[in-house]
Amino acid sequence: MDENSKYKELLNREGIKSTRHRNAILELLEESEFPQTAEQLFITLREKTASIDLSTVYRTLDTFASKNLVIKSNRVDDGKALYELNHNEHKHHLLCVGCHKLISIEDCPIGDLKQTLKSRIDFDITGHKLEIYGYCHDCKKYKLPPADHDNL
Amino acid sequence: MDENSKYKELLNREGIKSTRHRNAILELLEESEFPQTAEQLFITLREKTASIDLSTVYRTLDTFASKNLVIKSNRVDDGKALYELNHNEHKHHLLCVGCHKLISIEDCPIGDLKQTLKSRIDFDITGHKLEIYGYCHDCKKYKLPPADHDNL
DNA sequence: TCGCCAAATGCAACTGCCTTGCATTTGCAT
DNA sequence: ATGCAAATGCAAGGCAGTTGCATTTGGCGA
Repeated sequence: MDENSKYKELLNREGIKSTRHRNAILELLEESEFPQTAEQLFITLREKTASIDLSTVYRTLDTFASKNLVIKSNRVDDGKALYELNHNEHKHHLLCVGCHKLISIEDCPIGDLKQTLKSRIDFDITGHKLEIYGYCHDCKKYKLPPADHDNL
Repeated sequence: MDENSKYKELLNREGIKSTRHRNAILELLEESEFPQTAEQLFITLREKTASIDLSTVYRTLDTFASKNLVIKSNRVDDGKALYELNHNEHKHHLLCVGCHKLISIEDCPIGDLKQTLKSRIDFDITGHKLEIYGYCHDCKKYKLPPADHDNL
């Protein structure tokens, strides 16, 4: 019990027990560059560590989400739940509709809008989610008609 | 058969038959200010017109989506599918996390980013989706901790 | 106007993602 | 070490959405 206690403090701070599975899930999320589905995490966990039940994965992720350790969202194209570690940083992604690659960007165009909306219609923004679709460098040459999520 | 043929031309143009249900669904979508779930549409259709099966609603909406007559998306908080008429206009919404009210806005902050990304990382944006959360005027006074979808 | 046929629909069963109930196991405070 | 609440496994269940198939219907050609 040494690897396992890697996140012990963190978990104790949130008032929840440090367990083998919770540690493994946190570790996996830390290694993940992008939000993962519960299924993806489940499969990887089964491969690399001892057995775990899918319901445990869901329950653990929900627990983490309720403690704000992870951010839960829903994939825009199929609605599947996605989980990622909450780094308290702000980031958006570009999704290539050709190859489904994700590209992280630091840009965030919401800043100005925040003030505008506050003064114009008295709305306090607390968060937002931006999904950008398009074609990456490699896929531009094969350019197929896009899935048409929205018009620009 | 007069009301029913309201969208006949439109449907024929897309190479699909004009039917009672398809007309009813198009009419309903036209009356809707915001994206609707299939369930919401189904219930309203059952109330106001003759019986229709839920599978027909889904099939019809999918057909319309494949013809680009409607835009299908997934609600960010619960992943349910949402359908709206494709007006070929561009619009975003503010979602109040207090009362779940939607407020339409014309603002779109993506314009500048489009050029930036094209030149900087050779990515061609074809579409995007922006969800903004916060508190509306009425809910600010009761301000509860937000559902925490993202950090701003 | 009639009859035909592919397309559309209703119905019921089914799938996939996720949740829940309950019995068992495990972390951890004492 | 030990006891208890929290965590987990397992199996069943729930809900959104899909599919197979028999029946009905729109619309075209005769």
